[in-house]
This record gives sequence, structure tokens and C-alpha cells, in this order.
Amino acid sequence: MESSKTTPSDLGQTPDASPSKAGTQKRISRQDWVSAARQALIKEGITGVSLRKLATSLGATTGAFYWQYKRLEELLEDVRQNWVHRNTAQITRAIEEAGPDGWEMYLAYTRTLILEDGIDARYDNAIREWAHSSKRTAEVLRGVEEFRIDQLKTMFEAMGFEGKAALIRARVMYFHQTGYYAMQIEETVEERLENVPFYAEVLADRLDLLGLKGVGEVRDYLGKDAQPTPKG
Amino acid sequence: MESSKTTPSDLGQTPDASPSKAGTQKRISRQDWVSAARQALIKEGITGVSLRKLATSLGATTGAFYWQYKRLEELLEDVRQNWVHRNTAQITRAIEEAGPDGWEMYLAYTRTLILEDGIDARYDNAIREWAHSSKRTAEVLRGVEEFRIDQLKTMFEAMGFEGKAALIRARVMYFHQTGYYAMQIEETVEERLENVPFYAEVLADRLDLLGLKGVGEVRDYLGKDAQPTPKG
DNA sequence: TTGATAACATAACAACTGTTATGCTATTTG
DNA sequence: CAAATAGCATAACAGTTGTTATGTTATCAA
Repeated sequence: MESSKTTPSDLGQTPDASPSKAGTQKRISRQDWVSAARQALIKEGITGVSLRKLATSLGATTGAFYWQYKRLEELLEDVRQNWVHRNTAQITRAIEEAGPDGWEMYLAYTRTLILEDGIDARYDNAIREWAHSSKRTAEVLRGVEEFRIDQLKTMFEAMGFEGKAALIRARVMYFHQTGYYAMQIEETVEERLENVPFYAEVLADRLDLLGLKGVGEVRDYLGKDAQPTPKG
Repeated sequence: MESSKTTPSDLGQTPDASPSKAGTQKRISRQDWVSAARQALIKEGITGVSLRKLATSLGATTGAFYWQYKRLEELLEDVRQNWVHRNTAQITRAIEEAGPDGWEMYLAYTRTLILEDGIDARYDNAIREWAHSSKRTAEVLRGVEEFRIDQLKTMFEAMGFEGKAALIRARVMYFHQTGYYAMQIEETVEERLENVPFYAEVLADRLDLLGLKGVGEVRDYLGKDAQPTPKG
């Protein structure tokens, strides 16, 4: 019976400009609500995502919300899909572009994580936390995590590890990453780069990087171009 | 100015019997509230811990609660301390009893995790989730996690790993454990035992267990007595 | 300018929350 | 047996939540 089908398909893109000649942008788009909800979710958890708080942060009221959405659940689903796109697209592309070599895939994965913020750790955490009280969120999360682990398993298989050995290493690598996020460890990029050789030894059984001296060499080894990725 | 200091010191012990000759136990103790809150926290997260729900699960009302506690926060603090005791005491004792040998400590740790439920994974998860919206819980959690990682670091140092190498392996091991919990993986004890040799290779660089054949040999290798620890 | 509609704001409803005040009842005490 | 108190239940208050109904303003076509 749902007549006007909403179109939450383009949540990753930039919003189209409003048809008006504009000036002071007063219109509140769905992307605005998604963005506000995402920030609230990351900062305070799912309990911090309330309509009045979101509305206040956008300088509006709850009435404005129900002009864009039929229910709160619709916004929450948009947030889930926004997370899926934001925290999987970039790292997936990096791995695919690395080619068939497993070690190159490992380096691309590491580079994307440390140097390019391929995964927003706080976003991941908030989703995982939310999944505890939301069946739908748990469903979406599980799908993404199975995809990620399978991705890593393929990578380790490309490095020569077979069967269960590849799966275990994929798990150790991904679970470690999850736990690292969960503990909200605050390290600088330099500190993380310093640890890269040690992780390579444990996770991939590669001793190559232990000979590197200084953060600079590690950074050069990781990035082909090694440009520090401007924020824009 | 807090006058009547509460005594949440004996949350791990069994509650003293009421002075009455008893029969149908109608009295609701603080342990009853803690137990109910713990179950609700694990099942539904912190949002599921509401006074009326807890009261209903105990066959009582909110009035009964305020006879035992002055504020809800007092109960929540009891829950936090209950978690600290329940999820650190047993595994700490196991490591200490293993003696100075690092490999023995590793085996004791693994045995306690897999065969003796030394850490309630769901409880750990719920606390970590709760920590996102509660400063006090985050404080307690951080203290326990630093203690745990330091524990593992000491273990790896006892195995011969030095400095940063020991710390990285401690992190990988603990973060993996955290991620394993966070993903709510459901494996049987047998499946987990099968994986023990592979984990030992990755985490501790020990190839000994790869030669073991069957779950039985793994179980024997882990447990000195290897009795399946009755539930009571 | 006039009218229509888009884009909100305002207010209220019902359900929930922690907390408090008060009423009831079973058990103990004198 | 009577009185006192422990151990609750009941009800209400003030605050929050998602949602809806209705009122108001801005935008734009004719």
C-alpha cells in the first residue's frame, strides 16, 4: 500500500542543488538528516539519535522531518546503507586495483586503512553497537562482515596460505581490526606506521618490513605514489 | 555529602540467607537486582535495563527497588563491579597458577577461554557497548582492558618476545578475541578446539600443535586434568 | 495580485523513563 | 493481642520518546 516510493539510492553522492536560484540554503534534504543522524550515532550511540535532537542540530523541528520521511525507521535504514557504502566501497576498490598478487593486496589494504581512512572506525563501532538492539542493523552488519572476511581470506589464499590457515589469518586480521576499533585506541599515523612491520610479521608471516628504518621508509613501501591524500 | 555508604563489596559471593525461617523466598535482595540487570543488559543492551522491566522480571514493582537502592546508578555500578569480578578473576587465577613459563600461560589462557568459559563474551560485549554512552562504564572498561593486555604482554615476554614484538602480539591476541566476541560467532567447543593449533602458529609462533590429530589430542594437550568442568 | 501548494512550525497525544510520596500488608517485637 | 516496622505496591510527577493533526509561512505559477 506504500504509494510514493522513496528513492534512498543516492546517499553516497553529493546532493543536487535545489531548483531555486538559492542564496541562503534553507531546504533540509534527506542527506542532511542522514548526516545529522550519522554524527549523533557516532557521538552518543543509537540512544542519542532522537528526532528532536536531530531537528535542533539542523535548526528545525520534528515537523520538518516528517515532510521528508514517513517514519524514523526510514531514516535509520538510510543511515545503515550510508554506512555500508562509506565503509566498504573504498577499501574494496583498493584491493581490486592491487591486482592478483596477495602481498600487493595486503599492502593496499594496510595503506587504505592507515593513510586513507578507508574505514571510519567510529562509524563501524557505532553500527556494531547498534546491532545489539536492532535486528535489521545486525543483519546488515553481518552481511558486511562476512564480505570483509571473505575478502581477506581470498587475499591470504593469494599469498599461498591454504584452506583453514587462510581463514584463520583472515579472522585474526579482521578481528584484531575490530578490537582495535572497539578499544578506541588513539594513535597517530606515525605510531601506526611504526607498527606495520610487526603486524606484517605476525599476520602475513613476512619479515621484509622489519629491515625498514624509520617511518618514512614504511610509508614509501606502502604507497606507490605515497601522496598524503588531501582531505577534500 | 553522601551519608549512608552502601556496601557493594560482596557481589561475587552468595547472598546470606534471610533471618527468617524462610520457605517461599519472597525477599528481593540486591543480588537479585544485579542478576536481573545483568541478564537484561546482555539480552537487550543498556536501553533494555529499565526499572519497570527489571521489576516485572522479578515479580515486583519499582517500589521494591527503591527499598534496596537509593538510585538506579547505584545498581548500575554494582553491575559494573560484578562484571569486573566475573570476567577477570578466573582467567587471572589460571594464568598465575600456570607458573613462570610463557607457553604454559598461553595454554592455561586458551584452556580457560574455550573449556571453562573464563570470560562471558556476551557480558563483555554488553559492557563495551554500554561504555559508549556512559563515561563511568568506559572508565571501568578501560581499566580492565589495560590490565588484560598487560597480562598478555607479560605472557609473550615470558615466551621470549621482546619489547614491541610482545606488545603487538598481545594486542593481536586480545583484539582478535574482542572482535570474535563482537561478531557473536557461534561455534561449538569442538570447532574452537580444531582451530587452536592454527591460532598457536599465528599468535605464538608455535608449530607444535599442528601435528596433533583430532579434537581429542588438542583437548588433552590443553588441559592437564581435562575434566569438562561441570556447570554448577 | 491571487491562489495553490510546498515546506515547514506548533502543539498535542500516548507511551515510556527515573523518581518520589503515600498507602497497604505481613512479619516481628513488646 | 497490640504496636511498630520492614518490605513492599500503587499512584502520580516531570521528563523523554515517536507520531500525528493542525496551523503558518514561503515559494511559484497564472
